[in-house]
Amino acid sequence: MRIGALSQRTGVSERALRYYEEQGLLSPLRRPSGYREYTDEHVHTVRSIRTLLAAGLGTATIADVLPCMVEEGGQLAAACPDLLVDLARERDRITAAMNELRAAREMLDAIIAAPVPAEAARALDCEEAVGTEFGASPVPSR
Amino acid sequence: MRIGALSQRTGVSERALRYYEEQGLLSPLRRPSGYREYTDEHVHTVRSIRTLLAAGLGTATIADVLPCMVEEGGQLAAACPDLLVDLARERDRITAAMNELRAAREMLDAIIAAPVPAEAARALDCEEAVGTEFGASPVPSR
DNA sequence: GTTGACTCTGACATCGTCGTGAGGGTTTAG
DNA sequence: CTAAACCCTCACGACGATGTCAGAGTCAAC
Repeated sequence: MRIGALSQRTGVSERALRYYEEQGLLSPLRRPSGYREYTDEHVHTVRSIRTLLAAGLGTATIADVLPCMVEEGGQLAAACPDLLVDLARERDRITAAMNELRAAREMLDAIIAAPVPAEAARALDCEEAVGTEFGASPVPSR
Repeated sequence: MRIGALSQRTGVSERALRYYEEQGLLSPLRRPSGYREYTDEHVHTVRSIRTLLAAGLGTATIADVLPCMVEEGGQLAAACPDLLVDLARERDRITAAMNELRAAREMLDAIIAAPVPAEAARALDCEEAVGTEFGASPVPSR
């Protein structure tokens, strides 16, 4: 498939896909015309890339990680010790980030769930606020 | 206290502290000389700012949220409906981000924990990799 | 008063992940 | 064959939170 199709199937912009290639994360074949030709596997690869990017890994690290990923749920080989060290570090970073997110979410929850004192609402020139009880969807913070 | 002291006590750079003020997140008093004068409360405020920033909130949103935060564990007032909508949205975004982080971490864990096939290690010119079993500290996922 | 540490205000630089547009080929359906 | 839709390669811009530097006051201690 060509880049437009891959973009649609992954929800990732064409620009981003070209960027990933530029960074060595994707290596589609090229037609004589220069058009990129992707396979179904690239769809999975792109998904992995997005996940790792979202986790804060840089493209360089991802480039190191990707070759270790074979198949979907299939198994993958680890790599050089250096990479393992990096990965362990990333793992810890991610865990820390999750904790920060949790803290922030609790902070927001506290504010959202806080009873809106009528006076406070008035003091904040938000008369309509009182009784608008909607937010604070009690999603169990697990 | 002055900016240097606040910087030390919070671990946040002076540059960042000035930036927060520029964005309306902090309003220290000013000495006649122009020097900023912070209170102990600002220490807490800065911590809150960092937490929310780390969670991906923008300074503008944080500026809206901060006034709702009174005291440490004390209670806080909610605010305008608009803000509540924003906060709920942020909350969902944070939850989504946490899920992405979890997915990424599992991905990394799978790679880290993967048995290093001796052949793979050799194929990857990483002879030393075999037997380096360390990472993958089984931190209970939550 | 003098030194050294501290602070001030700009303003430009950085990082990574794209958005966007220009200028120009390629493919495909009619 | 032609138009529409697709794709190519530059290349500049943007964001957001900071780093960093310059030039210039201010504070504290001696």
